[in-house]
Amino acid sequence: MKLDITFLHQQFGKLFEGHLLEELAQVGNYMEVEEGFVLMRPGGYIRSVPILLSGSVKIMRADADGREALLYYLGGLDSCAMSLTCCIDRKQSEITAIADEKTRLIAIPVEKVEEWVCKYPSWKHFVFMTYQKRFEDLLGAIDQIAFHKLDERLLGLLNRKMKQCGCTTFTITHEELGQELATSREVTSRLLKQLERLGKVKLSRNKIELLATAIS
Amino acid sequence: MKLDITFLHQQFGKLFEGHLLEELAQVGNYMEVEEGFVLMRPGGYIRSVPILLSGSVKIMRADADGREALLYYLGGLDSCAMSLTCCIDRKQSEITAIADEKTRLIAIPVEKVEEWVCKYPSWKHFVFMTYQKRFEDLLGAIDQIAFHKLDERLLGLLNRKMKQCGCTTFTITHEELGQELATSREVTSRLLKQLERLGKVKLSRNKIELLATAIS
DNA sequence: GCGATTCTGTAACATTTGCTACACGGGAAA
DNA sequence: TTTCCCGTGTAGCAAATGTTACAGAATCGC
Repeated sequence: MKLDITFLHQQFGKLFEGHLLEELAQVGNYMEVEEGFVLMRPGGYIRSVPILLSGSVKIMRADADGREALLYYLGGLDSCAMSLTCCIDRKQSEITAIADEKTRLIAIPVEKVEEWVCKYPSWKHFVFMTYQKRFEDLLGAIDQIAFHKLDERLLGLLNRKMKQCGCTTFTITHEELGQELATSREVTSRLLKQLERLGKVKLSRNKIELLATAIS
Repeated sequence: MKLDITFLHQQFGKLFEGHLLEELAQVGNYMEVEEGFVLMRPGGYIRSVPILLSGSVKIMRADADGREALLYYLGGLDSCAMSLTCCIDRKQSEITAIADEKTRLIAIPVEKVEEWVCKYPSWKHFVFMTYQKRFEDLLGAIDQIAFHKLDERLLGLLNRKMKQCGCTTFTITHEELGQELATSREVTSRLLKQLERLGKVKLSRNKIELLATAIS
């Protein structure tokens, strides 16, 4: 699909200036990916920087043994700073990026990112803002992992999911949740059951409902 | 002390172009701080971005209850991305920065950082490199906390300290080490004793020596 | 329907980490 | 010297998390 300038204006009108939108239309590559689509794997080379139009993408960190931990979500008009940092010397990715739902995005060739920083003040601002947000996200992830127990982290994770998707019911397995928390399925099940007994969630197969008492 | 252009050329000759060095000399503020000096506290406003000339600075994250965790060290000609991100809208610091030894640095007013990005390609490159390095550091911190047990993290921390200061003996208390690992003094003592029994370290009051078998 | 697969629940136990309490020793201060 | 504070060692128990093992329930493919 070719990028339409009117469409871009709807999306980015307030964020980006006109000339930048024109260039975006020229070089940007519109994509739609389904839930579960793997946008990036550790070791993969980064050729383009994504800007999300809708949907959400979860960014995970994997260790050598295949264990994983959720770092943060991308949503709204977010971009990924990890890919920004890779623009300089075409480094390999150190993270995994997976679409958490059906997601629409624009992919921008890496060489444009640096070029536009000086050409368009609005782009420079966008890049700096992106870095700042991602740093905050990473610090938040560290806070969770370093300072909170698993049950709190689990509740926190469900709350973040709620904010991300705007709904209180998630289609997800305990296994998957365990991965995002970097723990085992059994531990996750145990804690979820505990939360259910406390009236904070309602469990069924492939589904978790966050109840009002658990929302913060 | 006034900044001397010859001095700057010695330090940054290969990194920065001539005109940038001149501006650096004009607006940069040379500082020397002793070990333990607190460069930044959470909530503090960031008015300048530091570039280290020598020494090292440790960057810590504190939670609401006063617990802390080490994020990473600055050394060499490093700068702090946390302060870079704050340039846009004068945000408050979210981290603590403490000189880990006697440290010399140049403080650059935040308003110059963004201005120079477009003016000097070498500065743009420096800023992007800084972001990239700090991201890697934060990811490393997350790896440690999320995927490793305390004994491994302790050994890892001692190894990093060794690389940072270039020596194998550290003047540090168990209490302080515990803080950096976000755990208690007792646990740290226990693990250190365990490492001593394994012949990996040698302990004495206020002092820890990392033995050859523990260096990785 | 029926077997296979996936997801969940749970017990039992091991390991890791946190916390409390106290003893000891070195060295600084009086 | 004596006193006192700080840093360390360590026991003992509590809590949190990891691991193994297995059973039953839901769903899918045939």
